[in-house]
Amino acid sequence: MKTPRVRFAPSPTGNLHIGGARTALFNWLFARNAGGTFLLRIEDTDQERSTKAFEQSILEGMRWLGMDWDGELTYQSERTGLYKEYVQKLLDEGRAYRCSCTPEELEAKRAQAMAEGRKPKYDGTCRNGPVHPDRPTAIRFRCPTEGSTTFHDICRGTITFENAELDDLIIARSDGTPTYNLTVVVDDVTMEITHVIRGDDHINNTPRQVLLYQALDFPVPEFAHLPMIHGPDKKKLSKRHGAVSVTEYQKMGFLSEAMVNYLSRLGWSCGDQEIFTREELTKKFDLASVGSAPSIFDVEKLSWVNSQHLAKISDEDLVGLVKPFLNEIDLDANDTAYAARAIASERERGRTLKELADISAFYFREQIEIDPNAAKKWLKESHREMLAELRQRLSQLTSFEEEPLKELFETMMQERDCKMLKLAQPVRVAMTGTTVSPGIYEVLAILGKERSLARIDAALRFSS
RNA sequence: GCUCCCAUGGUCUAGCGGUCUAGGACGCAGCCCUCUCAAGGCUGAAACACGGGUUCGAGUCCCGUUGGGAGCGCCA
Repeated sequence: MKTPRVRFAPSPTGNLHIGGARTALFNWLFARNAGGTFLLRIEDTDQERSTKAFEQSILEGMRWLGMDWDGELTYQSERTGLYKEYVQKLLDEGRAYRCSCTPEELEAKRAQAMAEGRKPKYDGTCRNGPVHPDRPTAIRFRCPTEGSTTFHDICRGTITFENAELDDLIIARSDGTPTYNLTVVVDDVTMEITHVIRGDDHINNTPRQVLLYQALDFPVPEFAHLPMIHGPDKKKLSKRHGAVSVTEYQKMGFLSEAMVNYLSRLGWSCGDQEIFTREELTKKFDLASVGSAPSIFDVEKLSWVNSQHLAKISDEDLVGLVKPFLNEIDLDANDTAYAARAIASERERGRTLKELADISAFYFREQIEIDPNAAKKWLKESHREMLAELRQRLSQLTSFEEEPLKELFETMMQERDCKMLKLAQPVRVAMTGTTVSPGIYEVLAILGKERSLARIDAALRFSS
């Protein structure tokens, strides 16, 4: 096999979404696995909808996911001359012809064909020359009407279309600009792409493109059509399924590596392995073992994968990762040592960076808010009396570390013949405002004596 | 409507003719651990869409049916 040269070719008409990211990822993994080349091409021929902002956003998504590309970006908008050359060539050789039908006429014919239960193909009105030569003309590729077109797909084997099912597609608009099917072919050939890896929504375009390759006397590349990613309703993933752009997942606190890991497992697997580092993926990825059935995007599993990657991060690195999310809720984590300890104590309890920030927030607030329901249950009169005594004892403690705290609690429980639950919960509510937190000794030790005592005081004053 | 693609538990998947009384993972339920919640450990419920072939033998091959998806633009 030739050294692979692949490309990801987004059109800058939206952000990098989950499906696009997966397509990009499989291209990237395939290239990196084989020591090949991964190129990026911006398909910006739709002047109406393409923006620089979307382009930047897509590149940002690529960088976040760690998919580096080789060489410079290719812009279709800068290659119109090239496309025109090939359109002219097809025209000169009689493989293409001018068509004067208007979009309105075409639309009407399509509607009628659909209504009559026929496939809405172009009827060939201008095949023998434009019927209205005075009008501006688009250019159509002359498709064979007989025979069939076959191509090989790495994921699915051989796929065949009857040429009679195809029609004469427009390769250049009446304003002279080229259209998608022509530009992809010209670009993929001139960029020397060896493997075209894309979503399987392109399978239907492929025979037309193969015909163009042949008409232009170009070698046909290998194809690999990836199964779609659907929403829970099994429909193509879209906005109404919630977050679809990868940056939204970044904002939700997912790790780049977890995202890559999860996405890679949609349509691909490697034995029973679930958790992969980026490096492992590039080593183990194999296009031939990509399946062909569509899959459903499942945030639950993504969250689990994320938690698995989170677990591998050191306490020190984790602070840096969580910090922006604390800042997001107006908390600062400038005391890095304190923050590291605080976040480490919660690390098993949060599946995303954002969750981690949220549940660690009580460590960083000047004053915590006490949940009325928690207070109702755990700050009753008897609890307050106990808290007051505990406060008294704590104030005399010289070392506020876990061991001495534990001894203190045990002594008190013994003396009062009281269960841990009844002592720990009121303290927990006082420290965190809720009934859920890391171990109570740990929480006290991290907060430290001063803050702990102040919070007990606040809890004793609390009335709902 | 037509064409193409797809079909293993709710979800991601293993399985490439016998080792499948179908394996793993997420999620779910229960139990253990336990100061709460997690994490962790154990256990459990849960699938080869259906019908025909081929074969000594089919989740695995072929054909239908059904169901789902995608495409059918002077969008990409």
